[in-house]
Amino acid sequence: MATISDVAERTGLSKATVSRVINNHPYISKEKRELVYKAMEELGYQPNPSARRLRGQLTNTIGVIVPRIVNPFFSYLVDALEQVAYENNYQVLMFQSDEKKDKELYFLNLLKTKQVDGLIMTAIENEREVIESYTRFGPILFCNEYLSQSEIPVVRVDQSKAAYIGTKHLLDRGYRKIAYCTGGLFVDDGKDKDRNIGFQKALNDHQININTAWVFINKHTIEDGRHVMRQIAGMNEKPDAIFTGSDEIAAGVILEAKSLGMKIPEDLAVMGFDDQPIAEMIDPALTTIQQPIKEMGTISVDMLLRLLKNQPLDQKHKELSVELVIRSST
Amino acid sequence: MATISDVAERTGLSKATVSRVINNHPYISKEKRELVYKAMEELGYQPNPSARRLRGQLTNTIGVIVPRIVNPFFSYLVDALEQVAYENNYQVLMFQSDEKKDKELYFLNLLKTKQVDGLIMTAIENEREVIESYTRFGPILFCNEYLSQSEIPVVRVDQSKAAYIGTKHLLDRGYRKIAYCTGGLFVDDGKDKDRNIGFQKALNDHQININTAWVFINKHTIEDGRHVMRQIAGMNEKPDAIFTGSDEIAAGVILEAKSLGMKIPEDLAVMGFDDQPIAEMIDPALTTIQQPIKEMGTISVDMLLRLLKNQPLDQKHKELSVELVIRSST
DNA sequence: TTGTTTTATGAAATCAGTTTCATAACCATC
DNA sequence: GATGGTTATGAAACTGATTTCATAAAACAA
Repeated sequence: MATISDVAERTGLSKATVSRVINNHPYISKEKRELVYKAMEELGYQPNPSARRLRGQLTNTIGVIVPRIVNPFFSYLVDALEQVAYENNYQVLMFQSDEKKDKELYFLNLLKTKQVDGLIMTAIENEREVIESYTRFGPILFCNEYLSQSEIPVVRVDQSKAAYIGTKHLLDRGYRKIAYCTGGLFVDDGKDKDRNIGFQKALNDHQININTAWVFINKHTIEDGRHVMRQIAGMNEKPDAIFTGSDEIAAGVILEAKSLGMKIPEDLAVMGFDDQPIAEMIDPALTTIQQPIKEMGTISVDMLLRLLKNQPLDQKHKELSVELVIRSST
Repeated sequence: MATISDVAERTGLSKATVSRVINNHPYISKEKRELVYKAMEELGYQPNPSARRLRGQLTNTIGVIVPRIVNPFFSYLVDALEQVAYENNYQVLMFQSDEKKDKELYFLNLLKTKQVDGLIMTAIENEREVIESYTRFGPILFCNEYLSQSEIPVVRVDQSKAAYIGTKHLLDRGYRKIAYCTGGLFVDDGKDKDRNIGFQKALNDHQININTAWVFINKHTIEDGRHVMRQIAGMNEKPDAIFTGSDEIAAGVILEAKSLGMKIPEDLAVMGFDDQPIAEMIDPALTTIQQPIKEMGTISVDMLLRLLKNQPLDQKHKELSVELVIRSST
């Protein structure tokens, strides 16, 4: 591997001058500049990122933490983030938290040890204070998930409205006994709380109380959905509709319902969330809430790059809108 | 950020001794060792990876390149790779090639500039010579995709057998007019060629010739599948079965067939590949070929770590077996 | 008691860049 | 002709670790 000294030697210049050429400093004669470019080309020289980082330079890497990449919502989100990052000459270091605090901490330390310039967090496991303590090492951005009391910038969709229009749709169709499925364990903050609020508001509009037996927490996967359906099947008083936290849960509910001989939506209307490819694929096709994933990714990277360049943000809290996609499951 | 000098100062020792403690060198008194640990703890000290890398140390990062992360096969593979890597104290730098040569080159350069210790390539865009020229910067491993003439180690499934048992299954069910769908553009090497061979062999066993009108190349997505189905629908002589390159293509075929009023498998038997979650989800459920993704990931990381530690490999070419999963689409 | 290992530690070099400080030539201004 | 700003470049310091070389004390052998 050629080093900057090799380039300096070949051109008869000093390392300092070569470095200036590389970094586009002013006051370099055109003549020397071209000499350096030529030598770099000939030697196949590429600056060593570790050495640059050591001098406090940027790494041109942003970290993205997701709960699980196999969840299509997040793989599409990472896809979008990576595309935009690449266009801006940034790499993405992807990391799964697996919903574990220690993995998230390991990840946050990448910022501390300057392995990434900034972080995009699409999941939050640790306490607010812990995460905020890392902001002194570099910019952090919440994407999708967030903490309401935090000063950390956020890009997210209006989850409360999303849940509201979803639930309202079920109510408009005449369903009154609505079950509710959420991903959160403790729904005391962030997107799950917002969804809760939207759901409650819609019910309140119709003077309906939530039946706590019909509330399922910490559900994420297809298997979780199947499990929920089995629980419902075993109930004396069954709901006539279910609002789920993701298309995957909804798909699980439908699959299990079918194997139990139930009809969707006649016996149970099912509402998804995300509008993943499976929403169209499953029979009956899922009514669901479409999230602007590509847009979230684009805006998130843009905002983070702004923070990295110390440019001002027009808003610290960017809220995107969602759309109801009506298909056959409701 | 605390540095090694801070730790040295606090303990009254030299940087050299502190470094020795960190790296478990011999000949350190228990007393000093504990002193250093205590100081590191108190200062929240963490070694700066850039500085370590600069001294030629390993980065504890492996790079993984995939064509597209939104393809569930690859998101499951990356998931597996990341899990195993994390258990071994390694991070994963994930990268999408988007099937573009220049993105792949950019990625290969991460190895050259020592940003990753080794690479796992699950897609190959550039010529053999190009990729092999990078092996002098660090170990490269092919996972899933590969080049037959190359010296680069490979972890893959027996694609030829996979296609053979899949096609044989169709033949056993009595289908004789079998269409074929592949991902490759030029099927002249690697996994697509192997599948080809397996497909041909199965047909040869029954003295059937391939109808080239029924061969579709460069197909990957659900949309591609729909497109294929539309093409088939427009044919005078239609196939009675189709062997596809992924469950997604198969799902697209089924969805489009249904919307065209065709019955699966009566009008067209559909064979998937991968056994993704959607295989179970779609109606009719897909007959498909299950790939041992988790195992591929585990073995790949193990092999790469061996290469990194200069340990010998028991085999340079690890081949895993696949299984036929029979459901209702055939 | 002397000589040789073994154990334990530190000073300084090293990795490959960037940045500070110094300097010199050139041009303009008073 | 002295002063001052702009342009252009290099020597050396610096980033934060690891490693080599040197050295001294302790342990062991002759």
